[in-house]
Amino acid sequence: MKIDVTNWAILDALQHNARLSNAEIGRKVGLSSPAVAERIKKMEDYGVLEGYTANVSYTKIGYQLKAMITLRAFMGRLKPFLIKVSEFKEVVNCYRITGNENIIMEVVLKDQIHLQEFIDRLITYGEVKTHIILSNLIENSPIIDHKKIDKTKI
Amino acid sequence: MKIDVTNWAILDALQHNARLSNAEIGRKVGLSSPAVAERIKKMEDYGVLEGYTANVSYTKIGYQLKAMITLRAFMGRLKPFLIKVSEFKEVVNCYRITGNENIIMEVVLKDQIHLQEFIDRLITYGEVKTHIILSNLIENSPIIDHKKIDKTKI
DNA sequence: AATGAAATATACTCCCT
DNA sequence: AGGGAGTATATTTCATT
Repeated sequence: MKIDVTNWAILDALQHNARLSNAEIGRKVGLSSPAVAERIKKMEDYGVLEGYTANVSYTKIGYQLKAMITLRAFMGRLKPFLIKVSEFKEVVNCYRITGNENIIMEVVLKDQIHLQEFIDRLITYGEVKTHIILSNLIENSPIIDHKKIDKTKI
Repeated sequence: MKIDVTNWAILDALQHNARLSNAEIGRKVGLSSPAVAERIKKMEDYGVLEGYTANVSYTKIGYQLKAMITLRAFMGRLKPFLIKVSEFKEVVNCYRITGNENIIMEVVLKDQIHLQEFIDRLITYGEVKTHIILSNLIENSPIIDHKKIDKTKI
């Protein structure tokens, strides 16, 4: 699918505020509201726009700790973990990765006791390494046009 | 701020589709549209709702590779990196972490050449470890009510 | 804190270009 | 692929409980 300058502008607007009305987006990009609706629908249909999510503050709802946890699965324990992980509600993101570890997870936790309990659940599946997140330098940075990326190179 | 059952239902709806109208959310949670608007505004003001983002497919817009990259900064090179990292448009998420490494980044890249170029930019700041992401097992899992989390423990 | 009603704004559908 | 018109729906404000 070809993403022209107008669609990049729409993607940019939606990545900054997904709850903008089509009319508001139209004003930003110089299009009528039906035209915006049509372009958004096409990008949804092509899978360019996968969905729209609200960013909820972890700390404001009682999760004081965030951690990146890696797992190096024991022999025969990766598959059981892959089945089980979807039940771990603390896991916000979970990726299969190359390298010494098989899995990396981004996890939200209420406190140290919660962290300890969570690690206890993991250690039956493999070797666990825990990295507490101290601060977020970049969070969900919007994706922009390729050409803009090229310009930032050295 | 107290988040009651109704607000949890609103947060759940918005995390699944942030572009739902207030009226549609109201139908889900059993509230009128002005009541929904008022509750959302309060949660925004208290910082519980931090924003609304569109999820754009990396692969569909030409980024074939995703990686988790860690950095163990050389002496005196962490600060320069922290200043520079916001210019790296490939970095979607970046965290300061505890442990042997100082930084972990989630990065999107066009191809292997792009990955190589990106690593070249990083190695002036410290020791780099690259983990290619093979698949996403859990992505941006919505945060739900504490009580629901407690039920999943064991 | 929620509802219902009135005014404004937006979305949706259809037709035209 | 986008604009414009008409209809349905949604948002916003305000009064009321």
